[in-house]
This record gives sequence, C-alpha cells and structure tokens, in this order.
Amino acid sequence: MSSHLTERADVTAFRRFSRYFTARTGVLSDRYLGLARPLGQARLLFELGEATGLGELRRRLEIDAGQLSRMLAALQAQRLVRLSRDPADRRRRVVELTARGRRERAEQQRRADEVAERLLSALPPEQRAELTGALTKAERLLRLAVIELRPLDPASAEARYCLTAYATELAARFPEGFEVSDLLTADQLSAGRGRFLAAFEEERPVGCGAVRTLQPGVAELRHLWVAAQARGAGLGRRLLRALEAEAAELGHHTVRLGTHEVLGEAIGLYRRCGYREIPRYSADPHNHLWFERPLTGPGPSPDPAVYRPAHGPATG
Amino acid sequence: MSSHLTERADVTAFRRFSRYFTARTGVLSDRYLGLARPLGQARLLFELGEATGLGELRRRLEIDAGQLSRMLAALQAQRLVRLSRDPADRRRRVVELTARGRRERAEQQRRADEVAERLLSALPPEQRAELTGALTKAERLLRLAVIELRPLDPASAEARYCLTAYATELAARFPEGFEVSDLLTADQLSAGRGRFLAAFEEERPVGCGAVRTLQPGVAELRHLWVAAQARGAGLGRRLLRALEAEAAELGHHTVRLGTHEVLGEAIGLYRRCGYREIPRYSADPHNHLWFERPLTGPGPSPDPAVYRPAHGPATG
DNA sequence: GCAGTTCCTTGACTTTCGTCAAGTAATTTT
DNA sequence: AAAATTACTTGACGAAAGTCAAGGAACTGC
Repeated sequence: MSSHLTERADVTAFRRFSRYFTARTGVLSDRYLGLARPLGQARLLFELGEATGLGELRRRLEIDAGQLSRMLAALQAQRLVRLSRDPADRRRRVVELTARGRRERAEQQRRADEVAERLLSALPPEQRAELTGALTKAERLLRLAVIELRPLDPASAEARYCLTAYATELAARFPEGFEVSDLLTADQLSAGRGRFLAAFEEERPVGCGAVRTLQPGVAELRHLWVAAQARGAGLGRRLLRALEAEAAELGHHTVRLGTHEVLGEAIGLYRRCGYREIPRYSADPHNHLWFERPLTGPGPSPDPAVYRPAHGPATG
Repeated sequence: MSSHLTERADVTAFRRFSRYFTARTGVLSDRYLGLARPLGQARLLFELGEATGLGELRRRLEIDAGQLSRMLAALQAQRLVRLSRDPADRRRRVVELTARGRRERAEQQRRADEVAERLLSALPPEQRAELTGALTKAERLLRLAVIELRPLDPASAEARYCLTAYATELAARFPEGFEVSDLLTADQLSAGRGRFLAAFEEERPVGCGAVRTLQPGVAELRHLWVAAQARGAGLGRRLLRALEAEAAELGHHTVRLGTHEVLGEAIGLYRRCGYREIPRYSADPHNHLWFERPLTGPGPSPDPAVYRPAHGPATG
C-alpha cells in the first residue's frame, strides 16, 4: 500500500542525509576541534556548561563512572575544571569550568564556527538562507519526533500535572475564567470510556489530550494542551493526529470537538487539519465553536488510521 | 552591516543543527550499528562496495597503512572479506566482500534503517513528509556548498574539458548546431580581458562560466555550463552569482548576456536571478534573447558585491 | 543505630587506535 | 642489470578508550 512505500522513501532520505552529513561535517568537527586534547576530554569540556552533577553527566554521555572520574581528574590537573561536593548530598560531586576552561571551550566553539562559516561562505546569500531555513525546519521536526507520546492513566500524577497546567492557562485566557472542576474527571476517561495521551520531552510532560466516547461511532476530543516552551514545533498537530488514531482504534468513525472563541491557534489548527465547523452539539459553557472530522473519509491528510502512534518509549 | 549579521545567524543555525543532529543520531548510528565489531572494522565493512584497491581505501578513510593492513587481516580471518592481488600491478592488493561480508553489511544497513524508521514513525505522515523535504533540500544545498569554484586559466586542460562538454551539449540542442569554433578563445578571456571560473565536485569539473569586458563598466557573461549530473542543485545560480562578483571585482556595474531560445532552464534562471530582457546588443547568430542586470542597484537578491567567492580550496 | 544503598574513586586489566620504522616483493628508473 | 621507488606487511610501542571489581564515604530505611 502506498503509505508504506512513502515511509520507505522517507527512511531512505533520512539515511542518505545522515550518512552525507556525518561524513561531511562530523569528521571535521570531532577531530579538528579538540585542539590537542583526546576526544573524550574534548567532548567533556564541550558538554560542560553550568555546574553539573557527575551522575547527570554520566547519563548524558553514557560513559563509565571510572572513566569519567579519571577524565575529570585529568581536566582538573590542567586547571580546566573545578570539582566540589554537592552540599545537599555530600556523596555527590559537581563539576564546573574554571575561567581557563571557559576560555578553552570558547576557543573550541570558535573553531567549530569557523568550519561552519567556511562551508557556508561558498554559498551566495540566497542559497545560504535556503539552507538555514531547511536546517532550522529539520531540527524543529527532529525535536518533535523525539517527543514521546504515551497513553497515561488520567488519574496519574503526570496526567494531573498536564491538566492543571491546562486549566491554569485557560483560567488566564478565558474572560469568564476556568475552574479545575470544569475538566473531565479521571473517571470519565478511564478504561473503556476514553483515553488520555501525554507528550514527554526528555521525560518532562509538554502536552496532552484526551478522547472519550460521545455516542457510538463518535468520539470527542478534549483538553488538547501544548506547554508554552514546546509550541511552534508542530506538537499540537502531532497530538491531534495521535488522538484521532486512538479514536479510530476505539472503533469510532468521527471525531468532534468544541472550543472557545479566544483560542485562535487551536481553531486554526483544527481547520488546517481537516476539521469542519458544525452546529453546537454540547452545552459546555466554555465552547463557542464546534468542529468535526470524519476518520475514514477523504481529507487533506492521509487516512490517520494508517498512522500508528508509538505506545511506549520511542528509543527503548 | 546587515549582511554580516545574517551570516552570523546562518552559522549559528548550522552549528545548532549540527550539534543537535550528531547528538541525537550520530551516537546511535555509530555505536549501535557496528554489531559487536570495533568501530574501525565496522566502518571499513560499511565503506567496502565493489572490489577496491587498498590505496584508494586508505585515501578515502585517511587511515594508516599498517592499521588498514591489520584491520583487513582481522576481517579476512572472520571470512568477511577476500584479499587478492591486482593483476595489473602485483604489488597492489584488492579487497572484496565475501558473501558473508555482504550479509553483514546488509544487516548493518538494516539496523540503521530501523533506527531511522523508529524516529520517523513518531511523526504523522504530513510532518514526516515535511521533515524529508527539509532534509533533502538541506542535503542538496550542502552538496552544492562543497562544490568548489575556482578561477582557471582558460587555456588549461580542465577549462578546455568544460568548454568542450558545453559545446557538445549545445551542438545537440541547437537546431542549427554548434561548433567549438563558436566559443570564445582562451585568448579573449586571458588576463585583463576576462575571467573563467570552473566548478569542481571532488576534483571533477561539473560546471563553468566566463565573464569578459564588453565595454567600460559592462561585462558579458558567457558559456555558463552545468554538467548533467550536477543539475538541480542550484549550481547554475551559484556560478551566476560568482561570475557577477568577478565582474564587480573587475570594476563593472552591469552584466549582460545573450542566450538561445531553446535554453529554457537558463532563461528561467536569469529571470529568477534579477535579469531583465533588453534589446539585442550583439550579432551572435546563436542568440535570440538578451538580458541585463545592474550589479549595484536593487534586485531580488542582496548586493552580489558582498558575496566573495572563495578562490582556492574551501576545505584547505 | 545498623544494614543496605548510592555515589564516586582507584586499581588492574584488555582492546582499540594511532604512529614509526624495518622489511619484502614487485615495479620503475637509470 | 643495478638502484630507486612503490605498495604493502609486520613488529614494537604508547596513548586512549572501555570494563570490572573492590572499597570508602555519605545517605536512607527500618
């Protein structure tokens, strides 16, 4: 089927790019920039920003504890970092760049910039701008791709965190205000009656959404929220599509939703994603517009039933 | 000045992307995919396609002769490659993957595909297509950026190669035919009277173009050629901008050119790049349209005088 | 307050990577 | 045909990277 072929082509394009990019720039940036330092130490120096706990560093760089310990000792001997104990837990140690370390790091960055600049300087301004645009867009979408969508127990602490953030925001934006009591209860979403999805960026919740059965065949989408710091990446759309897929999996053929007139971005999103305005179908006092989208009919995007959201970690 | 700021922003965007991309996927693809093999051997296995001479391999991977020798011995012991002597010069040796080696390589590729697919599968089809589009565009532009533009002696073998390829193509496309004798002579382009630029992709000529003085302040652009295998990347535009910069450097304020009515792509390029059609200014029998562009006036692109083409190797 | 954990350091390796120099066989130059 | 050069292998070694286990100090849970 055609969507499978499309997927193959995407994978191929991604891999081609990845190979080309690492071959072209990866080599340079690694070897070159480390000054006279072994790669491991250079990488460490580069990764060090604010004062960091060794544990976090170890997790980030996936490095053996012993190795890290020795590398830091070497950097300390060169007076590039300062090690101290964490006052809160004196087993823990904290690394920090010294002034000299910061200078070295700046020099590293400068060299990396230089390599990038030499590459870019070959292009006339218009094409350079095109490249920058493409890379920025690609980065935004990659960032979006690594955000994990997971179904969550609506009674869980994480779900509550998302819903509270959502309610707080609505309270600020709706002229009439908004109360946590206006939300669906966990009970109304639990097994059989609906689903709750949350989006995690590096294990921190940055979005959510719920579907629940409205009548046989028809689901209602509610509480679509994207945290302020995660906006502009397309997460709203991704959540929307994933919620539609959940609805389809629950056996529905149509999704409806109601929204508030002040939520301009959301209204735009629904319109762009194939939703059509329909007459009022609910009595929710916070709703002024109602939308609907068929899950199987023709729309501006491929059949969402084909898109299977990953349940569980994406990189596990 | 504003163009400098733009450039900084481009460098920053490039570096941001580079960092993010290598952190996100580079690590995975290196570590993971090599199965249980050391990185060097995995890389070697990956790089081996057709039967390859060791010398070429050494040059490509920038690896010490001794190291390569030992790595290949290790791979041979695992029956992944076959070593034989080059019949033409029996000092030379040639590596080739065995059937088993090819299987291993395919497995490596499959894993890489899997990683890519897992990442991409998080995105709904529309956003996946957007990402693929952005990456494809970025790759095209990166490829374009590493094509080197060099001024060449128009009498050199490489220049002659380009011009012959250009003439051959015109001969096939023009109904009236085209002769090498219709080209400018090296003499007409040599020092003081004009400049000849050639584009090299990995040291192979893939395009060219010339400017020469038509009258004080006015340059003529001629013989703009892009090899068939390098088309679609934007090289025509890059050459055009570089030739304009050369003209500006020679002290001209205007560039003119004439072209043949069958050269649709070229005509489109000139139009997109700020050229306006003007009345006939030359008697060249192969020309049907004439164009002109001021080098200092306002145009759809920033002042080309700001863009300094790199003379000499870009990664030197 | 004591056993069990956690966080980190140290010691004792092995493997891999990278470099130099000596050596051998084939080829080219003189 | 001898000398020089080229293409590769082999030996020797040092530095870096990676692994495992033992141990000490600080914290946690009962």
